[in-house]
Amino acid sequence: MGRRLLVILGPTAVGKTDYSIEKALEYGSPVISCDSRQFYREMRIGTAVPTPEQLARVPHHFIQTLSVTQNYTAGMYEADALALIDRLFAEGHETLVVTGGSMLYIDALCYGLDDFPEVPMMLREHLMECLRDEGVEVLADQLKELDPVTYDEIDLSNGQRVIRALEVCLYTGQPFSSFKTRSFKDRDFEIEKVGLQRPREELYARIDARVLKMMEEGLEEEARNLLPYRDQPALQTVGYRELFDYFDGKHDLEETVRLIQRNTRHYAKRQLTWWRRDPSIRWIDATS
RNA sequence: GGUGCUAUGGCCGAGCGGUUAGGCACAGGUCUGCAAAACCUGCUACAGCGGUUCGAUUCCGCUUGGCACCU
Repeated sequence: MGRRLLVILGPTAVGKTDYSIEKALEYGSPVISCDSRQFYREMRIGTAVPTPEQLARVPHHFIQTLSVTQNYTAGMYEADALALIDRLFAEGHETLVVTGGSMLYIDALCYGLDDFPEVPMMLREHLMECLRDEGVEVLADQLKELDPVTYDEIDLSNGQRVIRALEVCLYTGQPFSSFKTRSFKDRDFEIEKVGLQRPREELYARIDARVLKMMEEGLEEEARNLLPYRDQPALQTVGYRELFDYFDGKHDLEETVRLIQRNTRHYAKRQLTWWRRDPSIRWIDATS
């Protein structure tokens, strides 16, 4: 018997939730979510978490399990998801349904991340200060010293990337690049990826409509309650950031909604760009 | 019918006799622990036709469209 992971992916608002529930029912599987923002229980409306009715139809994992105050990463997800999957297979499931739109998290689960040592938060914070005070160039120069390979590879104007590489170099005393094996990890199950697709125009129309719906459901209130946590990584999320700006008086509500819609469209586009290079995805029309 | 103003890329919007305004929107891309993040690239237009000029999007004329006012 072949153990199989059915990974349902697709851009935001394409219709993954309903489709994945149908598939889960078909295979008697729970839905294993792979959505880096639906983890957080305080972010219900803005992340389009499945409704109570949907959640009642099939058990879901990794939905609303964390608080925005908690730190969570793709690496932790890889470990947690694999542990769960192993357990479920051991219980006798043959096909498990995974669904979500978080590209890096999906890849972490399917292909695995290399084993980087955990770097203390303090170090990263220090580097972020340097970035802010002195600019990327200074950090990039430092990286050139410690890890010329990575220096040549990454986008040096991307501060986040430079910091990531640098923090590993500084903490371990070894080049960041030395940890990268570039090899896929073996998984003891088959992986089948299905991508849900819609015409771009239709997808964008759905996004625009969903943002309006979120506003009706009280996204503004939800965001207001999270204002104290606005600096948390979890809150660096489309919908919340624009509302935080609105609370700051940066623009009016109409403009805020427009920006949320636009930034959500941008996000969807980035998702599509990411998956375009993955030949293992079988794309199907979400409208059918 | 007359007079005046105006006409810039998908949209908004500066500008000048001789390198690309800019913004928005859109498109393409990068990606190994903040990833709904962060970052990169593309999108050269000046209504049409003449004229002046070494050279016109920028000056002049006419035509066409828009706006305003007048009779």
